[in-house]
Amino acid sequence: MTVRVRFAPSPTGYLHIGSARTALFNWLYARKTGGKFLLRVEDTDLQRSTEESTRSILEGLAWLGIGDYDEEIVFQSNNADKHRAAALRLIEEGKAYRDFTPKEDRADANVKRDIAERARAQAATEGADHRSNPFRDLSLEESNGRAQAGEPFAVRLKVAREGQTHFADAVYGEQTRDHSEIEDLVLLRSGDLSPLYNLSVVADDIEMAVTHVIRGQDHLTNTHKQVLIYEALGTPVPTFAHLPLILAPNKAKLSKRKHGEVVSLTTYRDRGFIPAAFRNFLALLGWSPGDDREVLSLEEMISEFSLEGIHRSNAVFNFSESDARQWTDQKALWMNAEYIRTMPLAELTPMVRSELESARLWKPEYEAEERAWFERTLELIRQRFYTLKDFSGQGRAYLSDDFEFDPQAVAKNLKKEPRLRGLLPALADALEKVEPWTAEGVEAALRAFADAAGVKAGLLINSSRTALTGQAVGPSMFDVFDVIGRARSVKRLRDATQLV
RNA sequence: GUCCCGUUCGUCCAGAGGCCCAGGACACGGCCCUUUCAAGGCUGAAACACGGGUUCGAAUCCCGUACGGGACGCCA
Repeated sequence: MTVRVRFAPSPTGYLHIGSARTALFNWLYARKTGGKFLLRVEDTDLQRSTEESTRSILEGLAWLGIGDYDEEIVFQSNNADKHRAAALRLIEEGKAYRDFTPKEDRADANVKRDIAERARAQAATEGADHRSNPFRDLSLEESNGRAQAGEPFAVRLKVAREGQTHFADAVYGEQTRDHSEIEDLVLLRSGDLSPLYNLSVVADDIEMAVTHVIRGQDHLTNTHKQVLIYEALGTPVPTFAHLPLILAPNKAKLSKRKHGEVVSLTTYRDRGFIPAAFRNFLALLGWSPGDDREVLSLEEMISEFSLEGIHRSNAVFNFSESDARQWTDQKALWMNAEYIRTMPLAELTPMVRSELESARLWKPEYEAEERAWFERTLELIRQRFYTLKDFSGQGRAYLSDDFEFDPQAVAKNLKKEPRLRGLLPALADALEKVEPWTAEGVEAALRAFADAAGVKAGLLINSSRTALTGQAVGPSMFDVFDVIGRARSVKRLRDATQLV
């Protein structure tokens, strides 16, 4: 039997990194097993679902490199009629019943608290059970009659009084739940008879012939309800594999409302992440290949991936809301830097190009006559960059004459030594005559100049760095001279005199 | 409240009875390299939640406690 998995987001906002990880694990499992990776948009909540959100989710998947789903996208809202028909059929079969209890409106804001309170209250009531609905045992004739008379009703699944449901979770193991713990869940809303989540998921998974349901652990206990629906529908249940949750540093569920943009996948794209790096980081949250490897290629991830390698304990996504340098998990940042400095330059270049384009630093020559120079420059500067943004930020002085001087660098490397006012132009004169203009040639000339002037080479090296790049830190200075070139180097040395 | 799940360095992971006085990575400290900052090399500090069992032997198995998380909706 070929494996068929699906990623089923509800389009009510951007793609959450937890959802992105769920998608990734589904994708990896499909690719690993030679199965199909399907996509289903769960847009049954018409109030909150937007096309914009659907688009952003698709973009996010594509960005991560897992947008190659194998069949047409299924929009759950298109299947509402089928889901309704299935529920109505269950009434005929005596597996579900009409509940004529008037609908009670719930304020969305405090639902979670209300539910807990209601559960407490019910537990306190003597002899109360989930099977006490007065309409549960109404005869089919009477039920049909009242429905035909136009009385509004919801449809509930008739859960057996005795017994329990079982399923073997591929991650969490054997799961058992007493029927007494499960209420007669609503399948169809009263009024418009629109299908509810649990019914829709099961019906669609059946229709899409999904064999493995891989999703967040927040669905673990509700899975029993779904198992009951599968049984009522007379269909074998798929394999379930629940994933541990990704928590915020305070161990609460990572949420959009409380934690902001750090949970949005698009943030990482917008802040200069390499898709492969972020994907690599995400894969290691809740899963590991079983050894000490940290950097894994996509091929390695696919070949090593297994449901057995998934953990049971939640992972904390570590970041700080008060420290800008730790705006996201440090390991994600490190992973990104690792990719930036080690990935094939040919793969990095297009990403740098689009970053430079949006910063108006890109020149067509970089792909034509200046291509060799451009690549040499990227090779040099990428060694200490963390995100793509650094190419237009710290990398600016290499690509444009319009760059800023870091005041601290100026204070430390230029203002401290008044003699530089004379030394810098003199060094510029000396360098003007260097042949050939290479890192070695410049180094020899600069050291000779320092000796002759009776100053340490370090003084000239550090002041040159600031004069040429505006910064106090950077690559080996002789490589910087090389890449910035004779004309610009000489000019910047002379111009820097004003800053001394 | 009820049910379910979990608990190895600050964080992410390795560990499936002796290889572990617990290993790797990020972050942090030191040293080396060095013109700076990184990278790299070496190195330091840093954890098996607690209590009982089982066993010749437990981070690993069992029980309990504590703590954390999740679910319980005519949301998805």
